[in-house]
Amino acid sequence: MPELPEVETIRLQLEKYIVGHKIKDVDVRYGKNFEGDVKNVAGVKIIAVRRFGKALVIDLSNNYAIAIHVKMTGQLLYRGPNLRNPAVLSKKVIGGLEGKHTHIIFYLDKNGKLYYNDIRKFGWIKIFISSELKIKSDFLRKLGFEPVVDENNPPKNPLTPGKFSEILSHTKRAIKIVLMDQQKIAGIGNIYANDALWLARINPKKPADKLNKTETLKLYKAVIKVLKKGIKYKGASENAFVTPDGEEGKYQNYTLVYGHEGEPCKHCHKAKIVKIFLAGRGTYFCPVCQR
DNA sequence: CACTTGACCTGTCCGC
DNA sequence: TGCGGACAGGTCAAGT
Repeated sequence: MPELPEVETIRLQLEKYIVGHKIKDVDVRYGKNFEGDVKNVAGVKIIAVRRFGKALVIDLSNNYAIAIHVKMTGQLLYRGPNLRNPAVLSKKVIGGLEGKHTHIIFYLDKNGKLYYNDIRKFGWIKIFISSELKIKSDFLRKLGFEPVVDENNPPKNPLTPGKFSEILSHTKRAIKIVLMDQQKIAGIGNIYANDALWLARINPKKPADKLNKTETLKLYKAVIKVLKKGIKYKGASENAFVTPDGEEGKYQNYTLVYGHEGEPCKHCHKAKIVKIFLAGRGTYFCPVCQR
């Protein structure tokens, strides 16, 4: 669900809504997936919101940082000043803003609030000293290269065509599994992996080291393209994803193969999209175009 | 090392 | 209408 485009959508809105504001207090209602001392973030100003793969980092003025991973069903919701349309709240916010799935509430200055809801409770929120983010967080430390989705604001470790090619050449694993390996490439999940492979006309089961130069470059471009398209449509709300302003993304209406089992392929218009399970994950592809 | 399966959780949907 | 079971995907840990 939340993959790079969804998390980037969250980041862009949080940047607009909460940067420059102070955290007054934090209410931890369900603490299992919360780590850290609230005292280190109370009364402190938010200076930036960054994204690393599918994780978010909220930087604070006292050199602490809040790292967040929403996993499958985590939702970050903002209410307060500057909200575009305060009346709008998607039905996908199950239980509402302060319901039984609301586990953490950040109270901000000027009566702003940032809610963390999570139906399945897979997500986590952890407080770190900024300089120790990549030391203390296994997830952040091991994260792979970042696909470049904003040329104006490139990551420090960009996924270049050369890096991409190198990653693929070193493994026989199915290409789709490699695309989704966060320790190799950061941010790609099931929806965008399926769509990128279809766009590049490559079979998801093909061993990564068997892709030739042309296929590799084609896939590289397809990956960047679907991720950018996902950001453009503010992510996919097929399941639980909503944006901080409480609205749904639209990418679910523009998926290429994901969720299109039994429908005609949009390339050849003849074959029907097939669904298989690859490493336990729903995998969609065209058996004719993606050999 | 590669790869698979199960665990973490709960809501939704489908078939009986 | 209710009930059981499959399914949804992100990551980690354990097992083969």
